[in-house]
Amino acid sequence: MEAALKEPFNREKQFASKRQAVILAAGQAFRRRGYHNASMTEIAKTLGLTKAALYYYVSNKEEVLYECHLMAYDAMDEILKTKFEDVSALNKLEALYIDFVNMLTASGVSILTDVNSLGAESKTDVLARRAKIERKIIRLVKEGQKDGSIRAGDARLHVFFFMGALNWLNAWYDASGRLKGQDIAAHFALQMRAGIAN
Amino acid sequence: MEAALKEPFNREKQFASKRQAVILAAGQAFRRRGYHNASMTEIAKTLGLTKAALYYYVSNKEEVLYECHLMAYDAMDEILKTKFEDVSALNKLEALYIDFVNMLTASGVSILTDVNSLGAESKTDVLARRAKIERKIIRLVKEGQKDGSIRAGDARLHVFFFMGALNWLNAWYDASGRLKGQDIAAHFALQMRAGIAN
DNA sequence: CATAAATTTGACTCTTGAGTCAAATTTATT
DNA sequence: AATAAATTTGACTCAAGAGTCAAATTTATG
Repeated sequence: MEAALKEPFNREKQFASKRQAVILAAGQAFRRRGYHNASMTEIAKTLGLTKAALYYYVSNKEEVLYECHLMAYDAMDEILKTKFEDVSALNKLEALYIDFVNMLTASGVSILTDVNSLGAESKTDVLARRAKIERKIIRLVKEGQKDGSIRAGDARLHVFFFMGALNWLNAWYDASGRLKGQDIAAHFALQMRAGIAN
Repeated sequence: MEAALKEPFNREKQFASKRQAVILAAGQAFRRRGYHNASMTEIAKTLGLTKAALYYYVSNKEEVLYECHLMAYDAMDEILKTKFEDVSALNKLEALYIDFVNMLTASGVSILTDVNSLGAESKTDVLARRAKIERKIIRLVKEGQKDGSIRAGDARLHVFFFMGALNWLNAWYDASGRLKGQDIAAHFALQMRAGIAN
């Protein structure tokens, strides 16, 4: 009974986790070399597989890119769920920003910028996800402008500025470099905060 | 005599300026759609030409990408030549940053991120140019830390943060949008400054 | 206007990498 | 071990887009 229930469940689970591995590996490759420069064959080799095997887990390359985007936005959404009590919006924002940087430097997940290689529907989808996150952060900034913790000014520009720094992180961060993720997080959070604090 | 000297010169000049137009148009396309998504045919159409005609001006697509990168770094180098007198490093930096944003929003030149689509030599070249500029700015930040205008901390991280914001600008800035380049420049400069001011 | 140089084009070729598929291999189950 | 399901592979096909080239067209010049 136990086996009868567990086995099929594990099968799916294993399939899903292998699929995730494929997407993560692809994401790394896309980040490092760019979507079009990273071939499926190359990604497969990374995993000790053959291109054809990849297609057992995913149906096409674009789908992989799409999932990479979603993975990043899922992670960010997760972070944005954090509940705070009795803190200024600025402090909330700082805490979230630290989490963002830590996530990006530690998880292997990265924010990809190539959204134009997606088909029309996925692209719309991904842009909507991004916009939703941006809106949440903009709302938080506006809240901070009301509670007096954040300097006045176009909230969208405030956000574009420090989110840009975050996106650019992916371009230069090297996990094997001498800069530790947590140090970057602390530094970036401070600079972000100082940039908009009242 | 006048004609004999002027005409051949103008010929070259015309050729060169058409070539520049090709590179600028390509740069716009690369920025908006990505290097690999923007086809030479498409770029040609933008200019009212045929793909084959483009190859009268450039020898291959990669060369165009290379020139786009150089164009951006040339523009930045130009800005970095500015001489200042009796100002804190922080003030210098702010002035330069304003110029950077104005250049990026007004000139049609953009900082492209796809460096992996370049051949090995061009890539090295472009990275060297970028590094040189970064080093100059890092030096300026260190100077500011000495003259007391800029907060202590890893100068490289200071720079990566606000240069990231700059690079990301290319991704979202739309010349036809309601945000005017100069307003962005003023806002970004303020936020950059506040982020690192002592 | 005739001629030459500069510019542009249509109609190609060639390469690369995505995606397929039937067959082989591995893994689990009875 | 036999069988079935899951996984992987080698050897393909196919499309898209870069790059070529001889010929056509445009522009400038004596």
